[in-house]
Amino acid sequence: MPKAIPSRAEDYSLWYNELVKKAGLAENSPVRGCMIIKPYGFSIWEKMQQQLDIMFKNTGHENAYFPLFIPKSYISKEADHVEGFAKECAVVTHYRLKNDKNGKGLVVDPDAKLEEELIVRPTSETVIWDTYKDWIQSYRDLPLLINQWANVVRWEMRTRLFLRTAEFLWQEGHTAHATQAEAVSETKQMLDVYADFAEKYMALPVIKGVKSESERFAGAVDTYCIEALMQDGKALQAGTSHFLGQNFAKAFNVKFTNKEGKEDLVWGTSWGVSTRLMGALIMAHSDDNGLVLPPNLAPIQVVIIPIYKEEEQLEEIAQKVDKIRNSLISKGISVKFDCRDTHKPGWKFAEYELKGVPLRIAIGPKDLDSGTLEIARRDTKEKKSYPMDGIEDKIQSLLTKIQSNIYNKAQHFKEQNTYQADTYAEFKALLENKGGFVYAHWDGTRETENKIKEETKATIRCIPLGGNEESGKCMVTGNPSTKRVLFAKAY
RNA sequence: CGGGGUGUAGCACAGUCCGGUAGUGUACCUGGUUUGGGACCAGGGGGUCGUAGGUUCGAAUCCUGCCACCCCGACCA
Repeated sequence: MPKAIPSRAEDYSLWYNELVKKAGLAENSPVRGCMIIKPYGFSIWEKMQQQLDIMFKNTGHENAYFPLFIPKSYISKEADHVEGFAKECAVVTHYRLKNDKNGKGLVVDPDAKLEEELIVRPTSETVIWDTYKDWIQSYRDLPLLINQWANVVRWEMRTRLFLRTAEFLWQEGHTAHATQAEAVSETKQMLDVYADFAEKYMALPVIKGVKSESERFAGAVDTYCIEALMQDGKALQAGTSHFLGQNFAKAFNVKFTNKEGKEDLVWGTSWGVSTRLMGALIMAHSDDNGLVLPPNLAPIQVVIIPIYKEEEQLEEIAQKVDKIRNSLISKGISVKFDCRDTHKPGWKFAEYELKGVPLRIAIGPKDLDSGTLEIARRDTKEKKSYPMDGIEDKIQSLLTKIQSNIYNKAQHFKEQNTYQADTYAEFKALLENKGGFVYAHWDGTRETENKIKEETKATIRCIPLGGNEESGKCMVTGNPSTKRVLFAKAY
């Protein structure tokens, strides 16, 4: 049997790239740093979108859409924001092409230069806050709770399918509030929504925390994040939620009249997750045989493969399958009956394994005789025969089991790869030999953080939320610290 | 963007050093036998050798620029 993808042990990063391509998720495009998301990959993203969208609406948000292009002057209105994004912006300077007189083909028409250049949005705070200025006059207009599903462009130096691409798909929530407390609570609420989504749907355990000053979003007062651990021991930031304070309100002059009749600046938040979640999903669960998808996000939850010799046999199988399929569909389970006669069963087994379909059912002559069928689990590779009667309930309970098994496995891996370091030497040794999450004391300064980053390549992933107060000494400087922070090498 | 590597059929590669009619495996098409873990036999189609120039009677092969991808850095969600 030809091996479809290299193993994780051989070359983790090659494994990832090959898996993404061979499983039909995405491929590189003719445009530098941009990917083509293929139908199977996109259908997983759609499942993520659908669920997140429900969760956003349930927390009172509405969808809207703002322009792809942002006038250059907008970007520079918030000082930190410009600094953060200026280096990676794509810029539109002209609006017309023409045929060159000297036969050089299509050229940019120099007469069609834009008065003001347009930036292809790297994120939409500026254009959205410029709009909010007109939408908000009174406390009665608040809170304003908006989300947008969009593509953004950040001109990255080094790109990788899903993990870092020049163009990526995401959602960005942008909310405006009358009080600081309300904005902070919105920021935290959305962080919880992300953590819930990651754990319940992606089967991905995450750590919630707040970023250190140097890792903060450009223009935010506080950046909250969820951090997940990948199988190679590196951390991946899976979502961020920013408390913007009044920074953008100041920059775009967004004021409202409060209940007391006084004018005040609006408080803001923004929050987002991107197609990077696809990368997290792939790297967290998959194995050397291919993808392993949590049932809650699998586009196909059950695939049924007939095994037959003659047409009549297939017909007989198809009749049985039809019944099972209909009742599964009525339970909300997605089923594919792959009765193509252009591929052999063995080929199909390997194919759906590569694509991470949680349950595979094989049904052939043996089963017709005995009234059974064979179910194979993708997560454990376990194969077992079950009576055909009442199989729908069995399938439903297996899907639930798989979902929690995948989560538990990831949770166990995270626990096994989470350490505490008390000295800098210990810290370095852990990162060198094992990777993973390392909790250690830090004195809270940017200098120490930078020194650690330079010397070990590890960064502070977050200062974890929750009451794990513990007085100690910074492992580098020995200065006092009140709590351990989370370090890791990161994507 | 700096260092290293690689671009030859859909995919994986050989051929490049030493210039002389573009190959192998797989995938694809046709026919037959097969079908409970990526089938077998026979026949067939497909490549301006990443791209743009240059050297040469002649370039996949030598020289130069550019582009893309991979690994290691810097940057980053």
